[in-house]
Amino acid sequence: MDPKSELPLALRAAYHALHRTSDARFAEHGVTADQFVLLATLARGDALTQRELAARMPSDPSTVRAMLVLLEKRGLVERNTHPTDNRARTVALTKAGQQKYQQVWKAGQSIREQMVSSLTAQEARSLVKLLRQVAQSQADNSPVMATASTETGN
Amino acid sequence: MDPKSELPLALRAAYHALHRTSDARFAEHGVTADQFVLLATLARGDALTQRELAARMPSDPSTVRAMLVLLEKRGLVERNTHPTDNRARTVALTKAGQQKYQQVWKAGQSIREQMVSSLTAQEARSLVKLLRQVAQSQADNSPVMATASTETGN
DNA sequence: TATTGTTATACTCTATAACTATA
DNA sequence: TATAGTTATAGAGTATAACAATA
Repeated sequence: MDPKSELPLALRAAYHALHRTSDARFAEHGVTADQFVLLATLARGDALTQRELAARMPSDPSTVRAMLVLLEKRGLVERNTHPTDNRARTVALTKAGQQKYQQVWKAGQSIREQMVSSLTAQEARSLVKLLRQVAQSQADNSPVMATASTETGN
Repeated sequence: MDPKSELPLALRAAYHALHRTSDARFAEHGVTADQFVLLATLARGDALTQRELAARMPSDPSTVRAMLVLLEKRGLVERNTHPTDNRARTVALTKAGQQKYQQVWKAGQSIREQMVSSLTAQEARSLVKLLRQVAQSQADNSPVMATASTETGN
């Protein structure tokens, strides 16, 4: 009845449904849905540092590091010294990583098709926009940033 | 640009943002965001079996069982024999579980407020509807149900 | 001093498969 | 035969805190 109460659960249910079908589909390629997101993030922006990668996924730097260790062992990802900042390391897909990414992207094609097939073109565009607004609202909330003007009665 | 490509990542980003702010907010109450979903599911439907609970969350029965073991240890949940089916066990909140649920529900109030504050009332309603369509589309995909009419070129 | 990344550590969630007991 | 739940097991993701090296 009340969108305010239902939105969080609806968001969770939709994401979990996507996550599970993706994991199932990607399993035969040996990558998880989250690993695919990491690969996809690397595929679109090159030579990111680990922190940049974490920020874009989005995820936690130490979580990303754990994932990178796994992917590096399997030769899908490589980490090199940063050209100008010796603290940092750049992360990039290896040749094998690029191939794997394209493979899994194709494997996920029908999942994405199925997803938008339940929507009109306009609904799909609208949904993406609304999801971004929601994500942004949480990002504004998440940092230390005390409860400023967000106090509510009830 | 292309909603079909962006929708999965936008959905993930929005959910993760919500999940992280929720975990952070609920931490002082000693429950995770996922545990809260379980408590909330029990709070609205009484005397569910474990399978019903898993189906509604939604989640995997064995995942739910692991969560129940944790929550039972802490006295928030109790499992009893099913009145008519001796295989099954009914799950319900204890008194302490009900209190905890209400506590955490209140703690999450401002998160939910913040979430809908980024949307008009109509957008919020629309978003819930679209998320359900998306979740449904994945549910149709998820079971064994081979690739029937979902084949696509590209 | 602040920042990047590493290390150590711990816990939750997730899921499969083999199994027991009951329907 | 099918279903509800348990057990054992494994791995992935998540995150915090202390630390080293560099900016």
